[in-house]
Amino acid sequence: MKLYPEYKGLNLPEIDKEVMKNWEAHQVFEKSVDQRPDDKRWVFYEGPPSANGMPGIHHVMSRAIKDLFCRYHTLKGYRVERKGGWDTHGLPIELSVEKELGITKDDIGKTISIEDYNARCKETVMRFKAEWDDITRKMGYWVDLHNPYITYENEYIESVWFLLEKLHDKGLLYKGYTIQPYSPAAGTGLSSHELNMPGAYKEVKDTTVVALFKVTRSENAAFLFDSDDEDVRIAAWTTTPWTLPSNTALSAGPEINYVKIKTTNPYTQTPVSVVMAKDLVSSWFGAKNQPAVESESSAFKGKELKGLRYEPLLDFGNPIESLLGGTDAYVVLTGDHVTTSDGTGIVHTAPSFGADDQRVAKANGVGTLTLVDQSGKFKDNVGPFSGRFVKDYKDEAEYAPVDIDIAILLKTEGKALNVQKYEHNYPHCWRTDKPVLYYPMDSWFVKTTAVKERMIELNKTINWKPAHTGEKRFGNWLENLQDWNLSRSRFWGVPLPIWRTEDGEEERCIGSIHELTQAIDEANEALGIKQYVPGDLHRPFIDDIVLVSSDGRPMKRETDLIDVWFDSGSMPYAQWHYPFENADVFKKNYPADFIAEGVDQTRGWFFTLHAISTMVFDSVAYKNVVSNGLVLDKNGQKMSKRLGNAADPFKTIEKYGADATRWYMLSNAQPWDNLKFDEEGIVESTRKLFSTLYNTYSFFALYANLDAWRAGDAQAPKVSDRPEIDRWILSRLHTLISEYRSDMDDFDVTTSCRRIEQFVNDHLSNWYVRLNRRRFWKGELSDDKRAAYATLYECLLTLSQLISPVAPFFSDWMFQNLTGAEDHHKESVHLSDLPQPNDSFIDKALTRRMDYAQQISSLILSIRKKEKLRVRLPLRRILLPVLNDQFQTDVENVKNLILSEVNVKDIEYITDTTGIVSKKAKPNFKTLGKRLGKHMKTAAGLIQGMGQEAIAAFEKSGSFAIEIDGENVSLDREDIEVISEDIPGWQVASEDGITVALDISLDDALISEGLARELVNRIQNLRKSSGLEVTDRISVTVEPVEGIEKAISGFGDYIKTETLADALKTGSVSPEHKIDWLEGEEIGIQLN
RNA sequence: AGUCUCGUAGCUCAGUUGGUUAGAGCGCUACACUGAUAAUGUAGAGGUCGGCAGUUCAAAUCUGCCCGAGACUACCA
Repeated sequence: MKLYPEYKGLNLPEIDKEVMKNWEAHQVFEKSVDQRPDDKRWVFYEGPPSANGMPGIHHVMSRAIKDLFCRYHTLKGYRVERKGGWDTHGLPIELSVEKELGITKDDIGKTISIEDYNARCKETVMRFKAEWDDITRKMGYWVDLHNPYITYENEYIESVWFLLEKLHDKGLLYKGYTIQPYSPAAGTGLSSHELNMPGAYKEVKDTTVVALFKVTRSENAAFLFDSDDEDVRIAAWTTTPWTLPSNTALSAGPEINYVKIKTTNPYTQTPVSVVMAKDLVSSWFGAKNQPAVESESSAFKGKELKGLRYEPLLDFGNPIESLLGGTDAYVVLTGDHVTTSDGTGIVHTAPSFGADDQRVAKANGVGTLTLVDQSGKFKDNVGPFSGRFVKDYKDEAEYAPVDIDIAILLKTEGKALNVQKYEHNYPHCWRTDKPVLYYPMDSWFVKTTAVKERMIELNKTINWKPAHTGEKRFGNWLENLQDWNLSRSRFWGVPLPIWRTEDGEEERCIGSIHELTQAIDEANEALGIKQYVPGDLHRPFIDDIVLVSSDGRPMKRETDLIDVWFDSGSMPYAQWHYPFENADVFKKNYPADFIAEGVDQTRGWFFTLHAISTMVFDSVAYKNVVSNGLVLDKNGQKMSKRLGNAADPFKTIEKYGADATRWYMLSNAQPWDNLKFDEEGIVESTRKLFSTLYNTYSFFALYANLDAWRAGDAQAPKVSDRPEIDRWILSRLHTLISEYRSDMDDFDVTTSCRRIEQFVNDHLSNWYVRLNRRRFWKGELSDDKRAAYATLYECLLTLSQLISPVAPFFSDWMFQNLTGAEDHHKESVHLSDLPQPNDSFIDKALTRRMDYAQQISSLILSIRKKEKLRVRLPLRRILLPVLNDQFQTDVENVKNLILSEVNVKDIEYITDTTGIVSKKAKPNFKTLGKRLGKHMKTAAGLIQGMGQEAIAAFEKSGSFAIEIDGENVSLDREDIEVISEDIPGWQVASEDGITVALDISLDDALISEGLARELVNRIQNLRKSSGLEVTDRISVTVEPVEGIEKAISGFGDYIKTETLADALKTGSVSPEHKIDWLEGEEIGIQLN
């Protein structure tokens, strides 16, 4: 039986399936968690995905990141539990249900009951759960899907209520009347998170109007009037003409300079005087198609305009609505929000439809007009515009923009100075794509501003990857924090557990089912009704519950739901149903050591976790956070179903395997940079890493099986007794382990991956294995061979561990192959312990020596190439100028490697190089630059111009004097580097200060040996092509072309040993056995 | 509009505290090597380090402005 399985080829997708079977059969994931101690935890929080859409390739990216750091810490011995979760509430689900049922928000509660509607939502939300579970398995993401937290479950909701009650108790929950972004099409207010969804702000072309507000004569307005009948008007620009009927004030900047322009109204051709900011006059006057400035008054400050009265612009006889008691209207105010960057320096103020407007109106006792209803239509008291949608909210076939009709009316009445189209950014509802209105709404808020400073402070203790996302992006967001608008006027979500009396005087926040039960009992008794705690805490059941106030009045629930982001931000507590159950479990798992999501979650989940944790527990919720960038297509375009450039994660994994996909995604670029996803890159990862490792393993397995060599071989020499090259690769390996650990501890997986690739390709495969091949296949199981096996085995086994976080399948496959024959083998690499670097194996001098060997070999090969001397042709000697003793000692240690690599007989050192080697002097800019400053250039010229004698003298004395600006400067050894450049009369190559020469003279012996090697090569090729086993013995007949007789007589034994030939003779060979020989000739070789 | 990140070879990316011939891999061309080979070696082509100015003896690296990309923030009417 073979100790190490051998394979016909590498098939990564097949390996995935095999390994997955093993994991499931032996419950490897569960064991990998359970075998680690309870008191050494590394806590991970899973950001819950929503299963109402298909998983995309970007999910593979973010989940690969989560998975790999969890696996890495598991390997390090931590207990890393990963409780899965599902995000189940929210507007996207409601909207998709509305769409399927062909209903709108208005129909809910009318044509369909809330109960049926919510039942439908609950059904829809897990629609793609099977696909999600499937991709989770196939990509190798280890997460506990058997006991996930689900945000719609009563237990989860109860925990959320607990948190809300805490906030309520701390006075951090309040009801306010504010101007909120509102989507008439979706029928709901939008949170700032939603407004910040990608693509919410769109470039739109709107009709803009500079409206003219007629100033009423009064004592303090007198300075504006040159005569009694002068028509003085204040110009205000707006991009939302539909708000003009609701205008109740104008705002000016107190310190801005204004002027009055006499001109002619361009639409009515009547004389008019226009007031606007001085700096903006040129924007509206004087150019082509603009009215001319007939005269300009001297400038006056905005504060002089304060308190002036004007006539309503469009008066439909509506009474002014009170705002905090204020009912004043049609008055000029001043405010700092007014600027002169565009418009006229006067802001049209409609307090119902703008946050700034409302603020300044409130402060000045000005009332408001709300002439638009919640469906986005004018109310029926707006004259000719009554009942019309202010924007095209219903996709009406013949929608006529009301803005244009308002503009026309203003033009004809002489109330417009300018009407034009204007392109600007305006927020849109992220689901309906319709423009948002700013609308006065009753809302519940979380007073996050009250804990702003603490949140900033705590944020500084969080380790963000990359750092700037935390410091800048998240930090700036916290600096400008607004209160969190918590209310959602929807149906499918966590109900706000607040009951109020009708007048709002008394309110009660319920924090648990137990508390609700008591409150219901009280109410039942006081009000003489019969009601029970509903079995489902959702609407509509909870809506029916009536509680009782302290003075015996009924209290009804506030009908709002809460923002779904509060749901997911509650997961550290609610996933355990804390504090009602699992208080101990919660304590052990809070806060998290690690979370990871896309950078788009900065203001989403990252924020809500942080906010709730700060407010309720005065702690961070997570200590380390990795935020990854977007996954774009290979041209850097955003992936979208519409463009058809979205990569299908199922197909990708099916074709290339999960490991190559994961490895590519993480090694190609830092995860926080955007990834330009290109399948070619996966192919490259497969070739560079997985194929190479596979080949290296296959090589090992082939010979280890032949020799029946077992891992743990007690007779293998100690590392310190192994050959130089074994100690070298082990030194490299342990350096790699050490660097790997520090990179991974710093969450820098990309650097880790790249280091591993370099080790596998450059050091292990292309140097160690290549140079050591014959040690593995030649002769009996000697000590040297044992050393080679043990060394290569350790490299492969360690690599299987190092790559296992990123490539969980292939690594396990290789690990199983390597350890399957061991008596106490582990069921998986994921149950093993990550090795510690052994410092005694790390030898810097050895690394340096090997670098010399590689460099010298490379130089010799380039000379051979230039001289057209095949490597099989042995050459006599290498000449190597030695500039210091250390160099010679180093090279001497690796001499045999060099000689066999380049097929040369000997190295000769030239120690007294004077007169033989021509040299060059190089200035050391680093040391000299600081000392010489601006004389550096002159000095550099002098040093580079040093002749051979000057260099020789410098080498002897160690100092070189130059004269700069009449001053003598003495340079020493550290200032000038001497390198060898050429050896006149020899074939040389030189690089980085090392020069080598090659003796290319030949004699008969060398030529014969070269031919013998050629012959070995041809015979080996024939063996392989004729399908002989590596152990089969043969006899050979060779056609005696020129030189062959001599080669066989001189090197017959060598040829026979190399090719496992019992007999070797010359003789005639039939034509079908002819093969290519040197320089276009042919030779006949026959094997028997 | 503001803030942040970024711009290096055809492509994907490295490039330490500024130091003088700017690197790697892929791809391309040619020639080799190969009893692990969808691998490898050697050589070649390919760069005004986004642009302009400045600081400095010295700038891919530091500063300013501009151009371009992306993300975030924003109802400045």
